[in-house]
Amino acid sequence: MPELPEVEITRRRLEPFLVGRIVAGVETTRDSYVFLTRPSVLRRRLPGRSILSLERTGKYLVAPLDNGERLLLHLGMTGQLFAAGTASVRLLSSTAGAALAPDRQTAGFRPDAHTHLRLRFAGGGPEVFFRDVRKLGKIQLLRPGESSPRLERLGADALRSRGPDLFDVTRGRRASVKTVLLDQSVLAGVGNIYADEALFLARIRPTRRAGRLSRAECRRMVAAVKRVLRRSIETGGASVSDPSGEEGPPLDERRVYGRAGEPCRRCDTPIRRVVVGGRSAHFCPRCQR
DNA sequence: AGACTAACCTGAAAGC
DNA sequence: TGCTTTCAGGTTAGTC
Repeated sequence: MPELPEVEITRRRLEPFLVGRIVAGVETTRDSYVFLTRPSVLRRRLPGRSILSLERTGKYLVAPLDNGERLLLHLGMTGQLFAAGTASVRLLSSTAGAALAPDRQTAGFRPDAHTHLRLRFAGGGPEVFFRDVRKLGKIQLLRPGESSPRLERLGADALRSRGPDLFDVTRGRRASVKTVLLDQSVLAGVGNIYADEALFLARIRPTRRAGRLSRAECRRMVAAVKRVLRRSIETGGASVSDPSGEEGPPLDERRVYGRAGEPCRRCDTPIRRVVVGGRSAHFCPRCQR
């Protein structure tokens, strides 16, 4: 489940394989839910273009091209982006249980039915693949100057800016604080897992009405979000987000997500799971008020 | 406007 | 054993 840290790690790993390279060949699957731009258009327009940079806003990756177009990518739930040479494979996304598993790094990647985009580059070298089993990810090619409602709707990136004043933003809002954290137009990049983890750090119960948070709680909340996200990037992005806990050292830093019934790491009280805004929310009933 | 729900997608896991 | 149901979640669109 890629959230901001996984997307940022993917960005960093992919950057050297994309930036400065000229697209020589494009393969896609047939048109489907992942394509906001028809695959035939991608196959026609991408070859010949060089990639200027790879940027991230929230959970989106944006690659500006030399003709002013922009390639927009979103990993959705199960999306993976990685580069692969001919002999061995380096998985470059930490999502969906694919990345960091050593046995898979050498498995040799063969594009399958879920591999929706394959980019070859001039001069050879590693190719770049976009794979997404559940097709909740997105691929879009924006024309020069074309705006994207998806991008423009986004609020401040959860890591980069000082962010909105959460206290001001939440006044009068009856929705839960958890719902507001997941609202990408308020703060871009936080998903279900890190929202729960940040709420635990801030000691705020996810069901609390956002409009009732004090100034101090809002400050704590924003600080906790940043801390959780930064920490996850430092440790490789997989330890917190992978519910199986099988990947990425340290083994498991999750405090609450996916730990319903297990003892709180602070006070031993069993972690509870409730549904908030249609999403699962995990919290310690004693530590979080 | 804000809040809630359904829909998109598919594989794993639970239920029968 | 094998079939059916449920669940997971990021995001948008539609409804109230």
